[in-house]
Amino acid sequence: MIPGFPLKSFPLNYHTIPNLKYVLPLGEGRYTMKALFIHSDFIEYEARKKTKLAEDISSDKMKNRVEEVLVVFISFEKRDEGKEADSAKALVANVEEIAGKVEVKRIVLYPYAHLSSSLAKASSSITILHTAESQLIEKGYEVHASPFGWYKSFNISCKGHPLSELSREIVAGEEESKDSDVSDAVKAEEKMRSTWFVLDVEGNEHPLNLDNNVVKGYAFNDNINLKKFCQYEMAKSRISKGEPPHVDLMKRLELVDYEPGSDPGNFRYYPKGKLMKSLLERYVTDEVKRTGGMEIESPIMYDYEHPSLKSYMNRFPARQYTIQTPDKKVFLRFAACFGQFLMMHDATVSYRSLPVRLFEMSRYSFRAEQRGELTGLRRLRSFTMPDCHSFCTDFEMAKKEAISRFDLSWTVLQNIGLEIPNDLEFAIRATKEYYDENKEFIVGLVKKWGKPALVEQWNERFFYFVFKYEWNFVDALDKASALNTDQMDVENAERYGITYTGSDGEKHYPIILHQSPSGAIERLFYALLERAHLKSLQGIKAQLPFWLSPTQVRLLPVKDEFVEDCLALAEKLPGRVDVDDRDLTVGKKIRDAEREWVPLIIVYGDNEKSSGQFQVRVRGQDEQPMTKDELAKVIKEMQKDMPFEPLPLPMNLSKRVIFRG
RNA sequence: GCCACUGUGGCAUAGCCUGGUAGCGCGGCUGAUUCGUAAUCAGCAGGUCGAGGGUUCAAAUCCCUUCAGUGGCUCCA
Repeated sequence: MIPGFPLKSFPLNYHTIPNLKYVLPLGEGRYTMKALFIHSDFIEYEARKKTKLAEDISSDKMKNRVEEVLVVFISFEKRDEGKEADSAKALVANVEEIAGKVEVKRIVLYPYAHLSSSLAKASSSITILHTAESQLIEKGYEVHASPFGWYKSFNISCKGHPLSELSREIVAGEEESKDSDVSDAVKAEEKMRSTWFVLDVEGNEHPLNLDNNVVKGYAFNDNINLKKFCQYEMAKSRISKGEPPHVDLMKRLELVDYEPGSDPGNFRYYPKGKLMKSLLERYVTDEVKRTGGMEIESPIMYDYEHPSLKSYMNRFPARQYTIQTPDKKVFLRFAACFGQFLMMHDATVSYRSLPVRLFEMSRYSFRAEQRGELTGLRRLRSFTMPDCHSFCTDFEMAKKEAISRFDLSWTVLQNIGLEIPNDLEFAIRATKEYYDENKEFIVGLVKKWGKPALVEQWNERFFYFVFKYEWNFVDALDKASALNTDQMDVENAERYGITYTGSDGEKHYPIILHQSPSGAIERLFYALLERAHLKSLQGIKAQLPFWLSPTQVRLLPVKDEFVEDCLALAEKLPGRVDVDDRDLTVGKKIRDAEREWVPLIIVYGDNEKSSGQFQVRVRGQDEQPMTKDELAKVIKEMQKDMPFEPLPLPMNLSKRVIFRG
């Protein structure tokens, strides 16, 4: 046992220790060494006895004590042999990075064979050690290398703060040996240039530029939201206006809430919120299936070491939840692509079956978004994403698919309660090459949309797609969030080995469309609530679509003696009907029902009982007289043929739990 | 992840600057009230002041750490 050395393993947590790119899963044929970094109050060591491999050292280096120091225990591995220069360089880079973080200028390099079971030759190791030593000295560090190949005694004190203990596998020759698509992606990103313009319905392009951080180049006039959207996308300028209104609404209406007992960005749904979520999920699922989507289900976690996934992950690292299973380290899916692609990889597909449309309501998908990016329901770490992939023979088929999915989204979002296209702004992003070759198609989409769109054109392809579009909701704080989106993927068929057999008998890679017809379900809550808030600013009563309202009809008995009648009536009426049987004045009951945005409110007393006529408060309209049958008819009309679920709470208000004050 | 701000009964908040017994409203419970279209009256209960540590005779209050939320930056496959 090592004196003063804690006996424990050194697990790495990708989320608490950022940017540990060197510990991402390593492929075969990489050159690594193992290193253990300890930020110490002091270390003292003394060489006691030579081994066969011992280097000759002067007597003054036999014994040493160093304080306020970063100690690097290191073992060089077989795989480092022949890569001495690169290994030393990689070691220096790691030491510098960690020394910078813990703010020390004093380093002890401590050769420590026990970290590895496949050690490099002594000569090779000594070369790396002293090359790194002299490089660090050149960079201005005070460096002590403990004697190589000696039995040594040592005492060390570890500071114990989060970064004081780190272990790493260090990759030598990093730049050269990284997967080529990683460096391609990085290079492409550096070279990526965006050109922005507004494309109007006649197909005219209006180039945009930033003048003093204000978007210029198009007369926006009535298109206030398009202007805000362009400003948001191009200038990234944001003015603080406080907390987004939907956050207060989601709590006050007892729909959704933060869950401090989980990880940030993971929410709880109260019965009313869960009802709405179920209805939305069901509706989107039904519509996709109605238009030929085949619903499937796939796992939520995936193996880092799976060949297809590995190359994808290397391209987009470090935004996943990582989980240790009993056997391996896996990541949680951040989209349903993985499951669907792996399924299609194994499928036998003829061109005759294309387009193939797979669909999954991925509950959940996970993204470990940065803390500062999480806001209410707009951006989460776990979310429910309707994810459709269409596998197409070629670009022509992909375009036709994109158009039919465009129409589907229109219907879906309209029925969910948004006004299309007025509530949303259209963004199109494409490579210049794709745009130029498919301008007719793109202008056709804008014509269908009926309003001008923002276009972002890339000088070359950076992402896996050549074309995508989004419908963006602009909220009360002038922030934009994408709902429906569709992407034309030219890269992943090859990566995942997805092929179909063409009429020529040969294997071909399909073009893959990625679409979410509605955007994340949570984001629909956000859009509906923000929209209601925006309407209320214009003097229009905030409300939810009838089919999503947790309570659709509320009966208010004037006295206790009418409660029985109301309960009986509630059972007979269609829709979600409840009864406010609490011992309160009518005024108070009305007020509470209005604050809950109940669409139909009915006071029930002697008059109603004797006449059979109800005075119905229709939200957003005047009171209307109706008979019971007329009321039932109105409820059915308002419900249309949207999905229905019964009341998720006791019918008597007096029996309900209050989840929030 | 970085910077700033915030955290007090279920909810919403006063007190914090300038340390000295934690206050109000809503909601809940009990009782009265049986009421006609946006808050009926009275009483009662409920708080280790987000958590942990420190300074002090004494901490909701000052300091440090941490968790959570919001805003900004970065980010958004």
